[in-house]
Amino acid sequence: MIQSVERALSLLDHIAEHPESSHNLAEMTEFLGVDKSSVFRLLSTLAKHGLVRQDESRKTYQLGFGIYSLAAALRSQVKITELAAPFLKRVALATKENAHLAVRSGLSAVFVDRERASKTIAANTSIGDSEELHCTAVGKCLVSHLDRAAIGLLFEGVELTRYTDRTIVDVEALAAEIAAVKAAGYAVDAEEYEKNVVCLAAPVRNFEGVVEAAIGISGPKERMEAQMDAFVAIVRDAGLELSAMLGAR
Amino acid sequence: MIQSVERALSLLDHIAEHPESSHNLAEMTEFLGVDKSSVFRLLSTLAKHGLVRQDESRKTYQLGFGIYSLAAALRSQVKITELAAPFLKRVALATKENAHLAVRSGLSAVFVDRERASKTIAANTSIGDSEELHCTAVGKCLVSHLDRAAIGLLFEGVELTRYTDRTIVDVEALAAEIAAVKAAGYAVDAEEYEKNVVCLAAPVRNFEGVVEAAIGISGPKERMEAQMDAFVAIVRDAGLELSAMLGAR
DNA sequence: CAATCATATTGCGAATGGTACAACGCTATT
DNA sequence: AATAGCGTTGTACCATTCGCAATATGATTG
Repeated sequence: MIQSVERALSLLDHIAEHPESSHNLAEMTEFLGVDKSSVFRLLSTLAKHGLVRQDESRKTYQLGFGIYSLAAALRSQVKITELAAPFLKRVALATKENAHLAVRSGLSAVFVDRERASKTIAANTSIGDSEELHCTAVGKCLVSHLDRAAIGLLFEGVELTRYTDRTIVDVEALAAEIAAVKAAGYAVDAEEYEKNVVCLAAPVRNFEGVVEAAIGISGPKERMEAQMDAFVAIVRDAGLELSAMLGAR
Repeated sequence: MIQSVERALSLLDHIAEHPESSHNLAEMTEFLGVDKSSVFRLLSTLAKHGLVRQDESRKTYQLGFGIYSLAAALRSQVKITELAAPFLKRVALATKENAHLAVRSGLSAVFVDRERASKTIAANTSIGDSEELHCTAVGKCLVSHLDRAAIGLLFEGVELTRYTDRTIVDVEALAAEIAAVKAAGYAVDAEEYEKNVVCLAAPVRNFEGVVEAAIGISGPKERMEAQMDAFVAIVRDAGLELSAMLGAR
């Protein structure tokens, strides 16, 4: 771990996570807790590579468009999205709900692709959005290949945020739920993150049995519950077929 | 400019720009020209923040999904109108016609910004106005990333209103026209909405290749047709440059 | 199955490069 | 005009990073 790189990336994350505050040099210095000259040089270096840009009046720093270039490169290099695209389309078409593909990044589920359904009222997630693992269907899928010990290690010392009265906030209960997901081959988020929103997801496993991604849908409680059985079949089949393409048995 | 940050970001750029070669530690070391232990630590730091990830077998490094999170944050922080403003000005100045920026909302193209040219006789659209997709240049641009099936779905059961004898009212013909727009990289509305008014527009694509907006001009038939070739170049270049800022390639 | 090779990872002393401090410049505000 | 608040640049010291070498891991060979 290289300290100055660590600091530079922290600055980047800080800007990304706090769109509300105006990020001038003083504010960034306050955040990092080192001298402003160091912060200035860190930001200059980031700016040189287009990851941040300073307002023309030099007063505030914002995220830079170089990020888009990286995102475009990432998109073209990652193969799982290409593989999954037809499945997403199929799921979205069959369920008439928005379908999405997520991968895990640390303790987050990051959405890497999505397919819109025609419905006007629908859950709206964008590529790049990330959600927590413990309260989402895709999140639970993404850790469903881990054993009890690994789950414990992953969530060790992590506070599971409560979002609704159904959110699982106890690691022990979460581990049990994940075991159930593993056995069933799919996961449900029944208003555990947002009231009136129900999600359904299935894991995508590679040849090693490791969950590489999760494919899921989400929508209003009534629509989802009314056809739950049919939807489970659709989503789980998509996950299984996609897994098969990655060599899973 | 801080050396280690500089090096870390160079590694990131290198991975992004060379999808073909397999980026193992040796290759990255060769590229940077410093000791492999340093490269290892730089990559580890990048990996900790999700900007790169190492293949499960630890052999190769790829771009990480944390990039998507940054891209999502950037997208939510940047308003397209701010970005587009200088381009609108440039286009209006170069063509001496009114320039406007439109985004799609359902089956409408909504004008979100405009730049007036000096001409007294000119098409007059205001911010907030909306026009139909099938009979306007910006409208055709805004759906030019969709494939034939999506076009069909979008206009399914929709009556395409005839405004002039040149208005395209057949979905089949419209789909062909949109395919032509996609290929050409710009769209023309030759009196398809209003007699004697010609419009010209180019799509603005993001890093996903999705058309987020359209930039266009409109004016009286004679002025527009007299300089059509030059105008096409001006508008299309503006669209391409703006797209590049959003990470399109 | 041992041996060898190729690769990634870790420990550690040396010195480079980053940091803090201070000085400077710029703009706005009184 | 003076002051204050910010960003930017110069510099010397010393913490951090670097390169070297040792170790670990895993693949390939005879």
